[in-house]
Amino acid sequence: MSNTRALPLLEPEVSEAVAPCCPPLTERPLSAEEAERTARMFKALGDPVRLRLFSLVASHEGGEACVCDISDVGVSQPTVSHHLKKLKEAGLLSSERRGTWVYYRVEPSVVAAMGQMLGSAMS
Amino acid sequence: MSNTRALPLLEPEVSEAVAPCCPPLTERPLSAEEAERTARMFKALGDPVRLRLFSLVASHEGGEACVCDISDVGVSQPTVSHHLKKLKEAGLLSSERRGTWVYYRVEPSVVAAMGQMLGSAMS
DNA sequence: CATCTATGTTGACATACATCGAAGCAGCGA
DNA sequence: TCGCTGCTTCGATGTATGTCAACATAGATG
Repeated sequence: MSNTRALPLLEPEVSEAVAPCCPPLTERPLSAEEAERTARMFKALGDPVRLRLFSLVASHEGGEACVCDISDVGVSQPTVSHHLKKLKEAGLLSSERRGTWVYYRVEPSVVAAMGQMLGSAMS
Repeated sequence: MSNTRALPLLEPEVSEAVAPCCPPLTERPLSAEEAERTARMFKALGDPVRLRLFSLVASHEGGEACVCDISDVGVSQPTVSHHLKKLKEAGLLSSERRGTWVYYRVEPSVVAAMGQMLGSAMS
């Protein structure tokens, strides 16, 4: 139902997600659209495997990690690739191919935006 | 999949959700168990309806809201109840019956913990 | 060009989840 | 006591999602 005829899922990495997404959750009720957009980011971290992948990249040296560094999250390689794609689509990670390997890195502004929505949530 | 060699942890279900769950995501890779537990909280906010419900409660006067205050999120009332239950199970909300109405309120420590996992890299 | 390694994509499948209507409970008031 | 209102639970259903094996693609290397 509702909407999303031409949902621009094509290139979210450009800017969209980084932008001033939403106010703190305690400030005012989110609109349907705000919730839709924000939920996509939280949902990306709502899977144990993705959460491990994300923290693996985030905590890796230089804030980036090669896929080859990831091999012990308990799922097959295609599944890893699938989850990394999801994290990228959510705007939380960006990827870059350097020769043979592909490196993923955290998108700090997006993570910070999520933190802001939660961080001042104690009134 | 089985590791769990003599982890000296207490019963997880008793007080699990509120406790200092995990370090910032940038500090070190999360373990499987940490990820499992944390993902449950993020997943709870990974649905647009739940996100609206949560921000509605969080932004409501006094940090709590009656279910009767919620009627315009676009889903039926049983569905609202279902989502509130999910949020409660994730430890993000608590509920209390006062006479005819049931009031939901934000659990600040849990939300703060989530914020710390994301936002400790910035002020 | 042939081939090997590193990632990504596709198709299939089982499970989880969001949603609704209907029924069940709990207070309140007549 | 009866009925009314607010909220939760139940059963059913369609859709989304996580997972894997098999295949496809991109660079490097011989």
